[in-house]
Amino acid sequence: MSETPLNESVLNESQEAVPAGDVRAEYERLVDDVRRYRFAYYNEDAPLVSDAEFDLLYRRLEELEQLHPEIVANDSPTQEVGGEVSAAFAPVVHLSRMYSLEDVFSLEELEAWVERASANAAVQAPEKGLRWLAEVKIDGLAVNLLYRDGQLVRAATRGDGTTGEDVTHNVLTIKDIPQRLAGTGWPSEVEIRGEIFIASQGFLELNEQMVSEGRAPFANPRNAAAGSLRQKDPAVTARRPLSMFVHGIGAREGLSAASQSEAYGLLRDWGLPVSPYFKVLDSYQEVLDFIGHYGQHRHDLLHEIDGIVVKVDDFGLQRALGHTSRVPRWAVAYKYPPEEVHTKLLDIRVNVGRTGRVTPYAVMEPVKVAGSTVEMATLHNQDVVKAKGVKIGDIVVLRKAGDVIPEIVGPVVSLRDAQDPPVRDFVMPVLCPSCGTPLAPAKEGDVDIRCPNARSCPSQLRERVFHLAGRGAFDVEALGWEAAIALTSGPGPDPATIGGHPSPQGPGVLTDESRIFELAEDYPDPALREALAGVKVWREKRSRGAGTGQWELVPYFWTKPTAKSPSKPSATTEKLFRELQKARTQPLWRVLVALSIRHVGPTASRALATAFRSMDAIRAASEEELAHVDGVGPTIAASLIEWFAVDWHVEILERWKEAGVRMEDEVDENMPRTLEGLTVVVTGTLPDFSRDEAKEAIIVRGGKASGSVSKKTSYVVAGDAAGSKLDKAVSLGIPVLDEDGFRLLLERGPDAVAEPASDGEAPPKDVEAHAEETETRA
DNA sequence: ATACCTCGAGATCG
DNA sequence: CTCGAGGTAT
Repeated sequence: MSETPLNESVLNESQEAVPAGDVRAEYERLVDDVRRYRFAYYNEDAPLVSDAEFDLLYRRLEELEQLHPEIVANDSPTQEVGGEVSAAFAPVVHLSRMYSLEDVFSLEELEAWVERASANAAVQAPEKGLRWLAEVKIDGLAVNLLYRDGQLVRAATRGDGTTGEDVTHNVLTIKDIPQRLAGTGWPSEVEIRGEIFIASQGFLELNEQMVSEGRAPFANPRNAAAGSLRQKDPAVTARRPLSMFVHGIGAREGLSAASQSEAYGLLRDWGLPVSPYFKVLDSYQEVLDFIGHYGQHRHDLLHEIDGIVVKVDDFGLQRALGHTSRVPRWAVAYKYPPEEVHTKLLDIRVNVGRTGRVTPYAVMEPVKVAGSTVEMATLHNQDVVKAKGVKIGDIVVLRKAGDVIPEIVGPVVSLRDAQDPPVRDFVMPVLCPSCGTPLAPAKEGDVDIRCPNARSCPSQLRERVFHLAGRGAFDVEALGWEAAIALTSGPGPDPATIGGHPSPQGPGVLTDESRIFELAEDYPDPALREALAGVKVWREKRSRGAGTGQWELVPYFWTKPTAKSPSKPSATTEKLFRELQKARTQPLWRVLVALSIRHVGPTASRALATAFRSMDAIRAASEEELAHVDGVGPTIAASLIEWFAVDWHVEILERWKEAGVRMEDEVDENMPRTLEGLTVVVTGTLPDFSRDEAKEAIIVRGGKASGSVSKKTSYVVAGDAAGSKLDKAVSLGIPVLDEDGFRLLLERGPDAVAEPASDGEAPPKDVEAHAEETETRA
């Protein structure tokens, strides 16, 4: 079991103070062991240790937690009841980011991608021959396995690539996945990425079983696998035929493999399941053959696939090619042509979005396509409707582009004349369907038509409230679509009188988003609270399970009063209050995203937050200063200026601030200000820092992160695929650091690396190497 | 855009 | 037990 004899460590701890690091290490080991043994005991009916041994470990864990309350993890096994793992679905930050893949939808696009990658590779490392690794793209869900000292300690979903959900309790039931790595040579800490899926055969059997149990069958293997992984009770998951193939490695240290294919060999040696469907290829023609082959046999494999992944095999080249903010430059996903079906276009309706844009969307006869039943598809704008040439009543061709979003390809014109009633043209409305304001393009010549009534158009307000609560903004759980409606509109007329569909109308409790945080628990405004208690929605009365056609008004946020208890905030509402309170300390970039400023999404918001650190600073900045920020161009700058010029927008900020929303990113007081007075430019791709993270790291340590190299630049940090900025640094004699040098600079300041440029000392060793590369390229 | 899981709340039933 | 709402997956 553990290398430290248990009794001895108990003695040590009770008698003398132990250095903090040792305690933490022991604590983490204990937590891992207890969790594992307990899991084996409860969920697999196969105890790994005797009860007495387990007891001893557990008591030691409790003792440690009592002696050092500060180290108690909130997912500690002592916080759990019985075999239930309370860490289930808890957020998990991946050690290294999980990127997605760039998709290409045709062989022409693939060829263009391959040519670009080849050219880049030739520039980066001309001495290396280019080999490809092609593999099938499994239609499942991505997971990240963390092995520490060979032991599976955590499994997480992909999430947004940075933070996923803890699904360890379910992943531990999957037979394909070893709980302990076999063989030797694995890094002490390594993240293994792969795809979890249900094999085609297993899916058929599972659905037969579901049906025989009188339960609805799953729509497709992918959803069945996703649902299985989201089970709370791992015993249910254990009965689902889940499999996995691994296809990548995240955070690692000291891995001996030099290529993707070599890594697959290692992974297999460690007992991890590697797909049988991959091949190392020497030419583009072979890649085409591979694609052709699996196109022919895509339904004969063990599992469903949705394309082919092509990777540069060599790890050195992968590193040299680097990645964009979203995807690696050394891999691509080719998607097979999507299945196309026919269905009837019943209607084209319009929706008014959070920025006022009016978007037409198609309502169709429900039809199965690519594993789900589709009845709606966006049509983007007037011009797209015209370009596709569809008319209401047409039979249309429908497919799922990129596997997710349904797309209308066009009408089946030959069937048009046979339609009854006859087809008719779609006409874009002239007045806002939500508030009646005349619609117009924001600027002359814009394709998009907008509703100019931004503040009080019910549709725009509802969409903004929904958006600001979303995962990409304030992340307020318990405030979803329905709650957004309930907050921003009245109940509308009795649905029974208008065809049986609720149609919320009229003003709601919120007339704009400025007072949303005043709903929070510690902000008692009797008037607002009363208004909230009075919010009602229509609900259909039902008896014996069936609808009655009769409707009643029921409170939405408060419970229905009964004889026993008066109306009070529902559990969900209490949660909403707590969530709102919590949301007030979100980082600045999320506040920016929440404001629904046109063109200001997560990327621009992060850039702005990193550059300015506070809302006041952003507001005070000139258009030119804003446009100067890396990642913020003239369009975004103009949009920001325009937004801040509107009184009720500024009032939102003032009210939020008053309600306790933190409008600036805190500077960590404990962070050593190692970079005080230095200007650092980061160029190229660093293996373990995104561009934003690198900037962030510089700024929190008192440095200035600049986008361009000049005489004033103290250091240039050059990653892979660094370009002209590196050349300029070399020509100006500015010290150039690689990632290791950068880390050293962050930790210990300029003395640890070399003198900054102005001192004209000998440059660090790295510079020579990079300078050579630079010349090779030029 | 849809499928599927979890949870709370109210209906249903012994 | 059933339903609606919210959240996450692709």
